[in-house]
This record gives sequence, structure tokens and C-alpha cells, in this order.
Amino acid sequence: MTPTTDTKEQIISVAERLFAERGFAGTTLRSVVSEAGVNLAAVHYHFGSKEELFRAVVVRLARPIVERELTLLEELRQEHEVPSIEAILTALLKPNLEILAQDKETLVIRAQFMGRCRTEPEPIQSIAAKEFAASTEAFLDMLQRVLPEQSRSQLYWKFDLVIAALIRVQAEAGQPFALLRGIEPADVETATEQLVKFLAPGMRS
Amino acid sequence: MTPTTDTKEQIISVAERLFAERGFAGTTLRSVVSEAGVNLAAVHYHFGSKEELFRAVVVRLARPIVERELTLLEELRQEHEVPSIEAILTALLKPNLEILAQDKETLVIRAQFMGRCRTEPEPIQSIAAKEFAASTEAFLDMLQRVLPEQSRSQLYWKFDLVIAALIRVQAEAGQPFALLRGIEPADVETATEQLVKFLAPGMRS
DNA sequence: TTATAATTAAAACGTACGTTTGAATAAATC
DNA sequence: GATTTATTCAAACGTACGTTTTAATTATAA
Repeated sequence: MTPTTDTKEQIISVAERLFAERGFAGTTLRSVVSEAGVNLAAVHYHFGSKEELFRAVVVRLARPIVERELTLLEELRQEHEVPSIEAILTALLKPNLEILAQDKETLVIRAQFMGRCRTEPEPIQSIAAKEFAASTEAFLDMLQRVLPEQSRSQLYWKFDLVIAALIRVQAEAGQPFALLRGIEPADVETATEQLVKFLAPGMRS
Repeated sequence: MTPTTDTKEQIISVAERLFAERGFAGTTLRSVVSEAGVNLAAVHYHFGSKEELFRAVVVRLARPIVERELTLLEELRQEHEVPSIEAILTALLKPNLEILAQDKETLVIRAQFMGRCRTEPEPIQSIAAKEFAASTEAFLDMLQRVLPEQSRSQLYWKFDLVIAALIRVQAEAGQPFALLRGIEPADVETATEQLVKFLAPGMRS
């Protein structure tokens, strides 16, 4: 019998890829377990349902991102009374790109999954949104402080567009014309800078 | 027997809404025909398959957009040797928002559908991408002319981000904090301007 | 009016899905 | 080693899906 943590992680890893490629509804549990080399009932034993499996995949990827984002934001807050827009956006975006770049093998899969889970039909989309809620709120608050002349409404849709851009960069990661092409630290640095350079002027306008 | 054009249009209209809400895989033909008040076989008679139904929905919405975009672009080309980035982006984005604003009833549905079809798993996403291919190419060419110092690669991902922003604006249309909140011509005008104002500086940078 | 074509209806085909069940096996605990 | 708990297995449950088939009905053409 395969060790437990391997079974669970195997299922999550295969599910991550298939959910990314086919979406939630288009991915069958039978295809997941077939590729993971485990039994169909294992999904229900370990995760309880297809939806909880999806949640497990989201959590594995999103938690470290959100933690890192919040840590960077806190550091910003302590270093500067009024951080720059560029610094805030970097704190927001970089963890998202860094995590993708951990492994060439999983770069595209993770990127696609990140994009996928934010565009899924409900109730799946909410699963991901909840995981990012703390980060969303913290960054909106910081932006409001830095840009007090903008209405909350304005900040809201601009923030939304920043996230949309991030999703797109993730979705295209690893492609020939993509902003994030590789997994070197320099690749992440460049991609983050260029994305911030694209978005910051619009945030201020 | 209901007249043919009504049956077909009814099916397309219901399908548009359900595909938007649930995605391609999450929408069943039985739910579509049930709400359209027609028979299941009608889908196959009129469209041949579920995928062709999806295509029919895309075509109904995308064709007029692309035509309008290309028309505006041609007008721009004839009026200016070197059009401004703002004018180009307006020509690109405004038809997409205008068509949503034709009817308060369908604003959110159409917006969601537009966003949905660009984020679907393959092979569905390609169906929509093909419909926009002519427009994509024409605008990239124009941008390249106006920004000759930028590489094609750079223009490509920036254009991609513009489209991502558009998708997001569409997806949020009609919501309280949305950029496009209503269907008056002034609403479209404002939304287009603000979106262009957000994106143009980044295009130039 | 009759014949032909178009459209709709209902049932069925062939296949598939997430979830549940009960048994078997493996691992952990005493 | 015996017992308990955890995990895996295979089959089945209850339901559903897109597509196909055949017949009936309606619309159009001659």
C-alpha cells in the first residue's frame, strides 16, 4: 500500500493539472485517480467530495502566496509611512509569480490552475476567492491610504484589473510571447517589474 | 409549431445565459431546451452538436463587435497618419462595451458570456479566439506601427493584458462597483474612457 | 389538393458521472 | 500477537449526458 501522504499528494497534483486544463466540471474523478494510480474511493476517503478536492488544490497553492503577500505588505508598512504604488504592486504580484517559478515542470500547470480557479463558474470560483480574501482586503486598504483622493469604487475596479492582468500573465506563463517565460529568479524579477510598470501609471491616473 | 427563427433564437439566448453562468461543460442541453421550451432533438436539428451551439452563440455576439472594431480602426487609419494610443484602444474596447449596453436585461448575461468564452478550457476557447482573430491581428499591426520601438513580443503581452482587462470589465458589468454600471450611452462612454485612461500609460511605457 | 421538405417530438442508445457500500488489506496501538 | 484504526479496493447505486433514431406534425412548393 502506498504511503498516505503520497496518495493524497498524488491526487492533488494530478487534480491540479486536470482542473487547470479542463476546468472543474470538465474534469472527472475517474481521470484523476486513473492518472494518480489510485482508487476512485480514495478521493472520497481523503477529501470527501470533488469540491473538497478542488479546495485542497486551491489551499495548497494559495496559502503560501497570501502569507507571503501579507508579510511583504507588513514590511512595507513598517519601512514607509507612504509606500509607492510600485512597491505595493510588487508586494502583491511577486509572490504569485515566484511560486510558479519553483519548478519548470509545474510552471505552466500551476499558472493555468491559478487562472482557472478565478474564472470558474460558481460555486467553485468562491472557493478560491475566499482564500484570497484577506490579501485582497489588506491591499485595498493600503492602496486607499496611499491614494486617498480615489473613491473606494475606483480602487475596487482598478484592483480588479490588476488581478485580471495577473491572471492573464499566469495563464500565459511559459509560452513563447509570455511575460513570464522561465523559472530563474531573474525571470520572476523581470516579469514582476514589467507588469508593475504596465499597471502603476493606470493606478495613479 | 413555433416559427423556426424563434426556436433557434430562443435556444441561442437561453444557451448564452447558461453557458455564461455555468460554463460549457457545466451546462446541459436538457437544461437549455427545458428553459427554451423546445425539444432536445431541436438542438441537434438546428445546430448539430453542443459545440456548434456554443459557436452559434459566440458568432451572434462577436461578429458585430469585430466588424465595428475593424470599421473604427479603418476610420482611424484614414484620419491620422499616426493615431494616438488612446484612440486605438478606444476603437478596440468601445464596441465590446457598446454591445453589452443594448439592453439592461441582457447586460450581465452578455458580459459574463464574453468573459466566459475567453477563459474556457480548450477546445472551446479556440472557438471564440478564432472569431476575434482578425481584430486581434489588425490592432496589433496598428499598435506596432504606432510603437515601432517595442518588440512584437512586448506588444503581444501588453495587448493580452488589455484584453484581460476588458474581459474583467465585462465580467463585472452591472455590479455595484463595476466600471460599466448601466446601459446609457454615457455609461459606455465613461467606462471606455476610464479603461483607456488606465491602460494607455502602460501601453506606452 | 397532393407531394415534398422542414421541423418537432419522444424514446432510446451507449456511455458516463459523483457518491456510497461493504469487504479486504495494511498500519498503528496496546 | 491480538485488537483497533486507517486506508484501499471493487462493485454498485442512482442519476445523468450528448447523440441518434423514427415517427408525427407543420410548412412550403407545385
